[in-house]
Amino acid sequence: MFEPFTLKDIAKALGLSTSTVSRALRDTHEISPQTKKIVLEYAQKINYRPNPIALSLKERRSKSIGVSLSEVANPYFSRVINGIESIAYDRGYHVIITQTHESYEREKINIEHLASRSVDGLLVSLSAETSDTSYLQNLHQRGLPIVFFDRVAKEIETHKIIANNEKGAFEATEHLIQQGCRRIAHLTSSDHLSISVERLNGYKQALAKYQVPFDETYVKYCAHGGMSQQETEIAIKELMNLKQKPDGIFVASDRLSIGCLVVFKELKIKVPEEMRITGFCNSDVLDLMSPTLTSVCQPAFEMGRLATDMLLNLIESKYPVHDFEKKILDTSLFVRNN
Amino acid sequence: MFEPFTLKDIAKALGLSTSTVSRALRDTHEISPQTKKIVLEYAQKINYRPNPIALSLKERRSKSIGVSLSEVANPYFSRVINGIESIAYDRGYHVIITQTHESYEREKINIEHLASRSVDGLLVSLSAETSDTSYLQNLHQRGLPIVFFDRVAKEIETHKIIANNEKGAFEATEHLIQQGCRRIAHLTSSDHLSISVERLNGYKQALAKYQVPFDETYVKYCAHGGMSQQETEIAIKELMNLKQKPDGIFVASDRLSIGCLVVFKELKIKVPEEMRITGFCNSDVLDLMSPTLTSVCQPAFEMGRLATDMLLNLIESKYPVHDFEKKILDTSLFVRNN
DNA sequence: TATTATTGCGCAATCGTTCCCGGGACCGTC
DNA sequence: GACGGTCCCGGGAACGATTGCGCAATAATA
Repeated sequence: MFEPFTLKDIAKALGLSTSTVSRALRDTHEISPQTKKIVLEYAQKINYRPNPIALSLKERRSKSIGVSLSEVANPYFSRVINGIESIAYDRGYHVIITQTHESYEREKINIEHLASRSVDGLLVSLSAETSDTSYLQNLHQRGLPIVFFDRVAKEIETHKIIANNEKGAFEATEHLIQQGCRRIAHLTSSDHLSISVERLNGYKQALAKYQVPFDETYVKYCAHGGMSQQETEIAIKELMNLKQKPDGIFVASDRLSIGCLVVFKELKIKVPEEMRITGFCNSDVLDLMSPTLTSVCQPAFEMGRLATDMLLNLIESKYPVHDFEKKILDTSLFVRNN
Repeated sequence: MFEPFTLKDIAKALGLSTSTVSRALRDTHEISPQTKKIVLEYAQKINYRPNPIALSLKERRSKSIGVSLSEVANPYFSRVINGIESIAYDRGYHVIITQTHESYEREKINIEHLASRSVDGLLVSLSAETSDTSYLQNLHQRGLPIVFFDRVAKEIETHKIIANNEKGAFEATEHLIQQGCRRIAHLTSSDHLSISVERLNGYKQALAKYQVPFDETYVKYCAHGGMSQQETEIAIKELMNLKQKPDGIFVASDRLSIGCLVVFKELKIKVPEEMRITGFCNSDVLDLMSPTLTSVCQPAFEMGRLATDMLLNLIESKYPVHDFEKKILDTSLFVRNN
């Protein structure tokens, strides 16, 4: 059906050998200018493109990188993707995106699929469900370059790039305190996610600074990162059934914030009058939401760019790299009218 | 660095030929059960995976499909992607997603890149800028299976799958009329986009039905589909500078609706008191927006599934297909409190 | 004129896999 | 004992591209 032209086609048409054609196209010095001209013009005419699959086989690399993240619909991740693409395309790499939808099973399948598809490297942000990363360690030990972003695996030694979640969480919590909240709950994702740990730390630190006692029952985890609204609903209702209801919530993610607002709307609890909320966000629609939320903004695009740059450097490095770095990008608190 | 095992490795280790190993793994009848057992066990042990690149070269197909759409951050498209993946993975295909960001140039580069990467087929929703589809026609004529979804090219004969934009637009406009609006503007994307034409038609039909005169100056096009907020702002301000200001706007897309709301917020024009808006939407955050918008919902996930199914059937068809269909999926009007 | 560089190009191997073909080993039959 | 037929298995070409090597023909030099 769809049969692109090959070197052989050109060679046959011009009465040359494939090697000559190949060399002519690559502009080697050992081909005469006339021959080059003839070949180039003909190749131009039929719009010849070298078969990248044959090239991959020969060069043993595919010039493509795999990305695993929870879901592209998340504005944070779609910005990261834009950052990734901006670098990858410039350096001649393809980007293959896979979504885990916060499922460990999907993540494993996707990533092993990517590896067997001979991607040259991997950009990974772990799913909320993932606690066992042995399959990733396996790939990594066998030499597949991997760079983690956002949600990293502490047990795997490679480049990592994260936002300053601690500082962000600290500021968000501090903001609630400064607004007068004293019973501040924390709604977050799965407890084994690196970002959850970091944000919890920031939250605790802010409480400590203002001598607000830390209360374990005020921290609610959503193992699926709010993928099911039910999960969020249960967590919020548990919080609201406490004797000492919280008067503020620091929510650790975009998706959870939205779910949260939906629940409060159902419960007819007014935000921010009866309940103050701050979150981590990246939505451009957030300004339009009612109520608007004060939130921590992450440099998503920049994270994508940096992670990709690091990965491609790993891939293209001539010698095995053992010196890995962990970059922490600053967040900024976006104070809105509550 | 990362060197997976090959048939040759197995063959050498077991003292067999590669052909025997290959056949044993594919369970051919002409290999003895013992040999098969030995080979299979060894392959299992070293976790052998056939090199998909070598396979692609041999089979001359990559078991992957390319997708071109404006941007994954758009909730409509991210739902479509989920639909696409749900089918593709089941049938053993990879999905490579590219974003045009509504740019013709990017679209052309991406798609030609995909084609040269030997994708087996293409799922395309045109960018807002695209008016010349000759490069697509080229690929299509050379036998590359293509299925259009959402924004289709009328000049290319292949499967197409769209939402019932006319009906949707009709209902959205009718809703405005029923709410009492009489000077209804229409804010839409690029004028050569199929969806724009279809939605404009629906808009006109609704006006006609209720004997509201159609006024050309009430229709504003945004060539970049609202990718730049400036574009939206200019359009809205032009509308608001008319002697007869509109009292309602039917907005043709998600992104434009959001941009629209931002502008009205700036202009301190109250929605829906001073200006009623209905839109096309797919955001799950839309329920939380203030004001909430009555909007037309498209079956995005289903469109992705259907389009992919059709594409894979094209790809796997033994004979050239000349009988193409155009599927139109129903939309539904989601009436919210305005 | 004879020998050596230089130029310009083709042959063939390679990447990992599949598959056509061919060829031994073994059995049964005449 | 010779021959035909299975049964198993290996050799080698092919997919499309790159590249080291070799080899003509020409040019330069002794």
